[in-house]
Amino acid sequence: MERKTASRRRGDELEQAILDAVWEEFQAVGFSKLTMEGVAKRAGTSKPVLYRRWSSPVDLMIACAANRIPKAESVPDTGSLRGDTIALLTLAHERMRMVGQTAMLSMLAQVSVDPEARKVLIEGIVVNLVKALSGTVYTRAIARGELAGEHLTERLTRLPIDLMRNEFILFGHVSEDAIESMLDEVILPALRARGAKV
Amino acid sequence: MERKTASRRRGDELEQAILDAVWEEFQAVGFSKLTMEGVAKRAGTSKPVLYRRWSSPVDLMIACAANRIPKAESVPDTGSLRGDTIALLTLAHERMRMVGQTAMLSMLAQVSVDPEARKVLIEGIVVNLVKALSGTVYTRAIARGELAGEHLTERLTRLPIDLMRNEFILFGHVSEDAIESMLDEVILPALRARGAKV
DNA sequence: TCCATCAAGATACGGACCGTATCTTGCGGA
DNA sequence: TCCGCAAGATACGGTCCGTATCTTGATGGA
Repeated sequence: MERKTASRRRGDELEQAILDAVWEEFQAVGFSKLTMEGVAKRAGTSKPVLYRRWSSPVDLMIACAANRIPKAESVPDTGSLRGDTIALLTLAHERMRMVGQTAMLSMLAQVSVDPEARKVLIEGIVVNLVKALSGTVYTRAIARGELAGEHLTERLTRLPIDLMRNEFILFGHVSEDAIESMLDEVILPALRARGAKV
Repeated sequence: MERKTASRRRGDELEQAILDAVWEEFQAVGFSKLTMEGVAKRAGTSKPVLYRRWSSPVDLMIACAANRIPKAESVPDTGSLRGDTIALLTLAHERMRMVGQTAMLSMLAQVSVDPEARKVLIEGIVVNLVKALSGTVYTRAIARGELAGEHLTERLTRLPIDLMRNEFILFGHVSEDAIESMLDEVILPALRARGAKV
């Protein structure tokens, strides 16, 4: 409620202001204490305005996350599949840390009882992340001749981010060592078995 | 409150009755509507009795899950590493379905803000599951000569259940095809790279 | 320029559940 | 037999939910 006499916001301007407020509130009080009332207050608006758009704090958080995720981002080209995959895992890790373990789990928990929200989250974020990140890395490796494209399955494409997500969800952090073990003990052997020359 | 005139329960008897009630309530209303009040009512007791032992519905659910998980269970010996691993994944899947996607995610979310509960859940359930199930399978495979024990890392031991958990958490169900792709595209290649003869 | 419309924003409400304090009552041990 | 202790009942203030109602400001069309 900072805007006593300021002008009344509408449409996208309002919506963006609310989603920004969600993020601030999330950073300030954490996900478990993220309430509609708190967000409304911080955004200088009221609950009904929020409820006209989203149906719960988790819904709000999902929209906020979708809003903040960079639309497209690329993994740096390090010259090799191994280097690129490390970069891929590191980037994915950063993305996850931005959201945080608790928020990620809460969003997933919510989504598990709401097929509609599931589409938004899973397809809108998870799948996109995989496509944008893993996609680049593998396309490049195929161009280099390190990888035979026709043997790349969906499972293998998802694998790096799946392993990272699992680790992050369980422990809340992922060490350098963990990344290396995923890479050298699982990902690369699995790729080699499908014809990767690395 | 069915026990109007029945005798007053104490100690372990009471505790077990409460944990049973948690499970019934969970089955009846789902995890998101599992409240202390509801459980107390169903168990024929009252909130303070619950709060003397557990601090929240999630805490209750974690205790209930730990209570219901069979202490030791074994993977059937199918004669081969591949068959055993399928059995392992299937069994892990059944365990997860018993708890359910939502409850599992909610428990993990809770644990992520409570280091004390984390110990109970992660070490008491996750790690035990890995040790009990994967342990058996790998020990057997080593005895058969299919696997070189000294090359087995912690990551590889965890791998099957990690993959299964990730799949279950994302989609809430795991198909036969999914199990096979985990096995043939990831797990077995990773094991072969460490000297498995399969 | 003025007005009709519509959403923003304020306020209030019943309800669910939380977490705790207080009290009584039955059980079990000494 | 009686004492101590925990079970169980009840009540309370508090927070947040989700909605209904009302006022007010912005916008677009005549």
